[in-house]
Amino acid sequence: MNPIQELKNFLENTVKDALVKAKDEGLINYENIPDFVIEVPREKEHGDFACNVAMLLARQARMAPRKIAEIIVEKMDLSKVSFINKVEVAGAGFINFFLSVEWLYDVPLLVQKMGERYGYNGEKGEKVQVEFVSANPTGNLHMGNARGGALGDTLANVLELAGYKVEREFYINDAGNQIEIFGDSLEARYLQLTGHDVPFPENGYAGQDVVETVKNIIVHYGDSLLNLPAEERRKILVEYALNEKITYIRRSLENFGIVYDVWFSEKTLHESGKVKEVIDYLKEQGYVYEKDGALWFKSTLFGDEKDEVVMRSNGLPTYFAADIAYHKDKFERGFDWVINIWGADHHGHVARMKGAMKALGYDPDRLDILLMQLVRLYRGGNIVRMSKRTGTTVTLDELIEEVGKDAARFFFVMRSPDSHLDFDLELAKKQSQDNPVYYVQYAHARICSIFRQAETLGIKLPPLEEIDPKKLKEAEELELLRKIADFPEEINIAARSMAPHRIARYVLDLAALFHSFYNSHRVLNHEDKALQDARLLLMDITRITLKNALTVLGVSAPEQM
RNA sequence: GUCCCUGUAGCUCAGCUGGAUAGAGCAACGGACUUCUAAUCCGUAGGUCGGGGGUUCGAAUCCUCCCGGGGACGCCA
Repeated sequence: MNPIQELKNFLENTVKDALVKAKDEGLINYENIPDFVIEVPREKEHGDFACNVAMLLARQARMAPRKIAEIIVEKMDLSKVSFINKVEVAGAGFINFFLSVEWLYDVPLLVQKMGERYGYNGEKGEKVQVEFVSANPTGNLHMGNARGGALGDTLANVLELAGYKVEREFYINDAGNQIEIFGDSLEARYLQLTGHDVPFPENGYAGQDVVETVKNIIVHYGDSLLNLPAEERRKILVEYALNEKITYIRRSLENFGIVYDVWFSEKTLHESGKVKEVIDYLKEQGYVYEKDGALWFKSTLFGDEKDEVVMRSNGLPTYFAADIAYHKDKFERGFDWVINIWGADHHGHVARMKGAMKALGYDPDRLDILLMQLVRLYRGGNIVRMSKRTGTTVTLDELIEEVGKDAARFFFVMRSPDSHLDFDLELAKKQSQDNPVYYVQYAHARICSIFRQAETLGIKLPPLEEIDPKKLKEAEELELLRKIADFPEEINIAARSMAPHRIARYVLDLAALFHSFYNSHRVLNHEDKALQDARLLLMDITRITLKNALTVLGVSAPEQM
């Protein structure tokens, strides 16, 4: 399922066997084999794969690296395989492997057999949860949420292909202080819109969207809520508004190609007593102490800069307390790996969250928090503040409207989460024709066009067993095959390092190789029918791989442009 | 002040756990369409990898100090 990894594994074992043999014969002296790599060299002259073990072993073995490399090469048993053309020692002591192109001719079979599953690495047997966006349900989705959504969903797709069992989760912050403020704002708007002269709370949600929500409430309830006790009225207002907001958020994210498995309510953690439970537990374990009437978690025990309040002096738990209970719940649900995507402004919470997990007896390494740097929004060179309260923010819906889902998702995922992202809407619109996403989609559409053209000529892609892939000998053809073969391993690396942007890079590279091939060789109308068939096959597996990679990114693969 | 991210070609950014001669797109310049979509391709030019020191056989990558940019430091979430 992953040809590159199979080759790497084979070469790694071959080198290890040679080392053991050399030791047995007293040629190289060492205690244990260091962690070496089989990697793809940058320079083609250095072969298809290179191994650095000789340099790493030099000190331990007290031998020159090149000498070690030569002994390894001599002791390597390659009699069972035919695809290795040459092995040489080069540079400081690299062992370079030169492969014949034979192995590439097995790639089409694999891709065709797996079809839309090509890229899948096989069941890893581990459950992973990705929690992302988790925007406050008191407002619209902004650019930061959009970036988090694109990143989280793509990462989840990558993990799935890498072989994990993945669940996507949205944590609904439907409790706490912000909900109180939200309630105050709704109350004020309701009273105002029913003809009462009341002031709007100073730090309330002043956005137009809150007004709209209250108008809907009035359509629904009229002014009947005025007769209710304030407490009860407030409850109805908040419940209605949250429901409306969450429905809206869910729909926006679906328009962005994101569908969650679980929507987890913070409120349920309070209602079920789980928040109190976890605080009590930490207290029993001596991780919580009282100071100034509040309860503090000793996060400094776990490398944090300062302790953190879990229970305020007014007796209410903090967001952090709920978050501890939430993450405990995640692990209790049996996830082997828990990934959160947070904005960089939350970086201060990482240490204490991991500390809390340790205090609860969970391995903090099973919790990964992927921090993404914030998005700054520009319009025509002027910065747009992303304040939820003023209502001047550009929403996810507006973004999709302006630049399109495909371009938006590709744009956000193209960059490493670590990079600060300046997003100028004017520029994005102006450059939408040059956007790299079109370059990739165009490659896919072009291939589809070849097949449409073939059909009108009465040409069909024959079954695989009637095609001889060895007809593919041109450099552009072989490079394309090689790139296609890389896809599963790219998925693997992207999953392991939580780097979904690698897939954006990959698909750009793949498209470039296709365009390059397309411009120098013809597929159809070739006098050599066997070559035409082989090229049709190459086009077919290129199309499959392009589409699979685009699907991972949440970008569509149009058949026509 | 402490902590996180960041500084690579004119601009926007890649560079997998340290590997051999640092890459791509845009912009610039010069070429390629009677032939499967020119939203494409080919070529040229463009670099003290912010700076100093260190570790290493080997550093854009790791450590340290300094300089610049962004962000966080609340009994908010």
